[in-house]
Amino acid sequence: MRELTGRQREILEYIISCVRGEERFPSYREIGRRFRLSSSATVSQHLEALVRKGFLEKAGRRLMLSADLRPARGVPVVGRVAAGTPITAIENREGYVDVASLFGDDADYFAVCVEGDSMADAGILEGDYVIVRRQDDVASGDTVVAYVGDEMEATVKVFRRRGKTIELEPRNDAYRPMRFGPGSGRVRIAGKVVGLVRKMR
Amino acid sequence: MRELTGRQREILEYIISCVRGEERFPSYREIGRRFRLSSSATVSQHLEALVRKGFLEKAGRRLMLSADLRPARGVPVVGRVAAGTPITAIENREGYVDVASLFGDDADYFAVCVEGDSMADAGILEGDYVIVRRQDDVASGDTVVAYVGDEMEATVKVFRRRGKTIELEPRNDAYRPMRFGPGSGRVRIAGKVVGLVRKMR
DNA sequence: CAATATACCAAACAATCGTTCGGTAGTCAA
DNA sequence: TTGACTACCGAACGATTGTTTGGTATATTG
Repeated sequence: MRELTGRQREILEYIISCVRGEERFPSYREIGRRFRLSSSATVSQHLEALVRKGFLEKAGRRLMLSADLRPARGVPVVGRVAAGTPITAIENREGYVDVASLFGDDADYFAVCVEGDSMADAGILEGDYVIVRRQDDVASGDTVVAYVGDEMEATVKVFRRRGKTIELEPRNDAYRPMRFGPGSGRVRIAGKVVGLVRKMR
Repeated sequence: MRELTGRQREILEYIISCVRGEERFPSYREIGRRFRLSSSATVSQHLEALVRKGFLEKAGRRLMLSADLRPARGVPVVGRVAAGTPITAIENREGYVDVASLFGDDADYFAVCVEGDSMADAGILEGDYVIVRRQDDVASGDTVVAYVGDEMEATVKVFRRRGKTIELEPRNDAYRPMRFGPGSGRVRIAGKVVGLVRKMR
């Protein structure tokens, strides 16, 4: 993928903002209006260059952003930084971080806010949102969300199967594992923890 | 908002799937082809009904999905679980976790993939994506992304100002803080860490 | 120097766009 | 029976689309 000229970068940036904002590709004349280009031929030329360099793709007559520029709507991931060029330059983008594209927006996923610090050693802190995939059968060693006790309170723990009993193991030396014998029925596995989102201030 | 007929629902569903998949509104003829309607006038009639009933909106000649139909990305956050009701029931939803809505999809935010475990005690692990807000001046104690050394390598550290020198402090006892005197010029603050996204398998 | 690339223009092209008009046919309630 | 609504048709409309042709000007490079 070759380098972009200044003008090409401007135009590409405008297209990306359009696709993000209005969820559609701007027309040639629209782009021309934005940059005071009275001829759509000029725009055509610029877009041709962007296709040639791999930033745009053509499906019939229709243009699209290339896959790695396509907004999963989220935050751009930047990679290594060439000295001098701005960090957020398009050339450095490796993709997007986004909960929906990372995990899927099916009904099979949901999030729970973490209470307590019993999983601190696994990098799961109080206030974090844990992304959970619904499933009943989890493997020993999986981090899971379980509902325990009469109150069916939600907890994040590591799941362990020890013969006929199961164990919910914290990741913090200050806490003890919970054990559930057969038929105690006080535990229900909600799903497996597949991700985490944290907001800091 | 009135009820939909069967045909109208079919067409609306097709439009929604188009907007989700290809991220653009299908043309009248395209819709016609899908449902074996040889006249674009028929499609026009159906879409008119969908606008009248509030499912589509018109901006000039252009049609859009109405706001509440627009693909809600993200994963639902579920709260406390009343015994018996399914966890993912709509009634339990407290909102959505989504990078874009949590942090904003401006150009002011970007993400970097974390290398190394120097911030493990702060719950920032190798492979995590750190969400960064661009800013030059950060406060002492902020977690920041900085580019250091001749290679301008990216690091996540806690920023400390000690008189005329600044310190980049790890959160792992196995590592030592980096110190930068005045004018050493080997460090550039990229921005403040405001969030984190982790994908586990 | 010639060659190549960028960056624009005006004008015209066929294709496609959304829209409109007039007409057919079936269903359902007043 | 008469409207009103749904569900379609073919044909044509003016507007907009992406594209092409042929041209000017500037900058960079071997």
